Amino acid sequence: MSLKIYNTLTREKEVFTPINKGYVGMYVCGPTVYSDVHLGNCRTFISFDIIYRYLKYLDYKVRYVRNITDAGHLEGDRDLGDDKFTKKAKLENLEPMEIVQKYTLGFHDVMRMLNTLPPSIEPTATGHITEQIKMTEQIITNGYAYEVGGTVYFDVEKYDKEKPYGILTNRKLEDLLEGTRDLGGQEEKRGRLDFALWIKAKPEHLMQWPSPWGMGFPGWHIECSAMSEKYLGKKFDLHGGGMDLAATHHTNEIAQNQACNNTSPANIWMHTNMLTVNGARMSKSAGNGFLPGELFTGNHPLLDKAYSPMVVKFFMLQTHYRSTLDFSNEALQASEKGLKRLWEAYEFIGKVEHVERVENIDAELNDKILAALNEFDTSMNDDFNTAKVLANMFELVPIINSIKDKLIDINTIQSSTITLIQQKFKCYLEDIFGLLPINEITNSKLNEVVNLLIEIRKEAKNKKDFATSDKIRNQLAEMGINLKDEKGGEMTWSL
RNA sequence: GGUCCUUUGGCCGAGUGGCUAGGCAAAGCUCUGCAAAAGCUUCUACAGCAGUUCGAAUCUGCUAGGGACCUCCA
Repeated sequence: MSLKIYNTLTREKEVFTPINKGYVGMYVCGPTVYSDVHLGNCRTFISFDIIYRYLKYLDYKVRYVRNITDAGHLEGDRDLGDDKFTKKAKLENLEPMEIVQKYTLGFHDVMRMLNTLPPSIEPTATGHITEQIKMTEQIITNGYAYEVGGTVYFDVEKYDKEKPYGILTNRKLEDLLEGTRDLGGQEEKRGRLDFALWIKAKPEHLMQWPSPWGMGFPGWHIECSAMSEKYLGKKFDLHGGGMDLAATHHTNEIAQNQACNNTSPANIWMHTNMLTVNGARMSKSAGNGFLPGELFTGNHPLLDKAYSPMVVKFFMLQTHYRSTLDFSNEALQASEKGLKRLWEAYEFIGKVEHVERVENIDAELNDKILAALNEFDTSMNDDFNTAKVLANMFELVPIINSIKDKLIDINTIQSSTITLIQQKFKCYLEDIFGLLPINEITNSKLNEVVNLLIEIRKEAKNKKDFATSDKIRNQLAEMGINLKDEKGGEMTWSL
């Protein structure tokens, strides 16, 4: 059973074979830190976090590189004026690096709340100006770029004569040329598809560096080419990012690497699909972006309530990463309830006591459980189908709950099967999906107090003093603590 | 205009040509002092039309919605 990954380049699922046995090099285009990341950005990083974790689960040694774009990202190829950081800085009277610092920290906070692992290397564009200049020089030397007045352009039409430029998104150059609008202010470019590798800076520009072409700053696409080569080599296994990056950013990356090194950088290109709101893509420019903070606090006009980071993550995991996912209050609510039920079953089965028996084993039930557990890996190996893994988990939830309610005798299930449920659930929920308990009770005093109240309530119930027992339960409920009478007289509670 | 993708039950969503995914909601029942959970049962959907096939949600064509990219964006 081997891992299959959908490759945008070939438009089909391919059996994954790493370049170096046992090792995986993975590059993911990270955030541009001039504003808060929204939930759509988070979706991509969550998807690749799970891919990273699963590759590690498969015992690969993974070097996961995800960049921080903190320089040179233009408003548009036509806009040769301020870069994004300078623009925002003037607006807020801050140093560009102050902006970068603020939003980088914010990004990391969000990633931590969503319990994603940090990448192996998180390089910044500003930290790799030299590498980008070197690469630009090499591309000029190889004849695929030209300088005009301090700005260096990539010659797309020349490149396309030798290698198909639109290979990633299956576009022909003629079609691209036809579709390109007539952009003003770029008469100096030779071809209308040419893009900047290096951009001349105006004197008042706050972010600029010396180069062979004068003071300037790097074009957007060159940073990923330079940094992926530096940390993963000229050829590596996986390159990922949002689907919106495929047609421009990744297409240009491939062209740059080909022009510089005569090789396409990655074997497999992976693209995560968009998070939508009312069917339209969530994006910074459209202004329909949800900020993670708004979701975690419920402070947003479209939200009825707050949702925990884990609910958001679970919500995303119920959809395949290559499908669009529509964001709505109702869908989040469904996820919240589903996750709660799943997690409670997980917590119960993790603690249940079981001993090895050989008699009275329900073979059919055992087989059913084992089949569902085996599906986990099969689903993940099929292009990381997290939704299917969760569906299989949910098939086991009624069985687990029936054991809890003594509707199923635990002794009819083999001890080894129970152990396997425990292992697989822990492995998938915590290690691969990176989910955490929603309500972690950290205050031990609170725990003691509630347990005391539970004792009093049990006594009251035994005396049929339902007035007292109901009072305890109702008053606690008002404080947000829910008591549950379990079968057999036990009581549990949750926040 | 060009290049693609997509359309699944009340809602969200997975689907390898044959075996009713799953979640949420709803209804009924069981359990229960009550409540909440939980369990069981019910709701058998694949935009439309035509075709290929013994057999199509799945493949092909056409039609109609929706969306993305082609311009900064995960």
